[in-house]
Amino acid sequence: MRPARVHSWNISPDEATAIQNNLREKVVVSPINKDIHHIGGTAVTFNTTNNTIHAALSVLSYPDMTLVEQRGVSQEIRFDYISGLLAFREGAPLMSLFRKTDQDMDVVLFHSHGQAHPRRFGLASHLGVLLDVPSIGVSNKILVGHHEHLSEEQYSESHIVYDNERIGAALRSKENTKPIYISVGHKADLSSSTELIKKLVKKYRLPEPIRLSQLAADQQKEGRQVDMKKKRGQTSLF
DNA sequence: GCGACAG
DNA sequence: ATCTTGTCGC
Repeated sequence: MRPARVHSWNISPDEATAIQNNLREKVVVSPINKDIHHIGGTAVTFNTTNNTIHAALSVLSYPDMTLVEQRGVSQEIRFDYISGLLAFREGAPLMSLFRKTDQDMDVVLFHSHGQAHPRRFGLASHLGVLLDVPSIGVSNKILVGHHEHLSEEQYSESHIVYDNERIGAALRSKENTKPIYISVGHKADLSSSTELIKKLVKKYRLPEPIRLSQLAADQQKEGRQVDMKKKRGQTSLF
């Protein structure tokens, strides 16, 4: 997948913030219109002793949810973690993952926030704009904003409000389990994003494309080969 | 000043 | 994120 837009990741926090304020103007909020056949999901894990970041991409066919392709990559960490600037810590390895495949993806899920961000431009929006692909942010916890109390039943949900705006949704993906937080990345809207995520949650709290990538990222971290692609019923390893 | 703070 | 035992629940 060729990025539609690029910029350096080797910059200062101030420059990073400026880039966010510029690129946020490129975000498009609209229903995910086209038919969905393939869904991408990413995840990363770190090894602080190595100063290495490991990232993985999984592509599932939809709605059968079959794993079609998986990619892994490891890079040196070169940007300290700063709340609100996560995209600059994970952006480079994530972008290299997409460069490794020509697989078509109708929407990509990122383990992060999209518009539910202090400058309304979290990692999910950032990568969505650079790749020019519909994207959704799915996170374990809120970065900014608040929401009403959720009942314990599955699918109870409430909007995340920040600065008097609805920036995302808190969704109880599984009964009696901590909620997940969903927000628009790019070329999507909140209702269609939430409905899609519901369909991608199976036995676990997080949607399958992200969950499978977390497992793959762990394998990548342990030095195991992750790259694989299924073709005509066959599986190719690289 | 105090608390919050994606991964 | 990651460091970790026990423990509750299906």
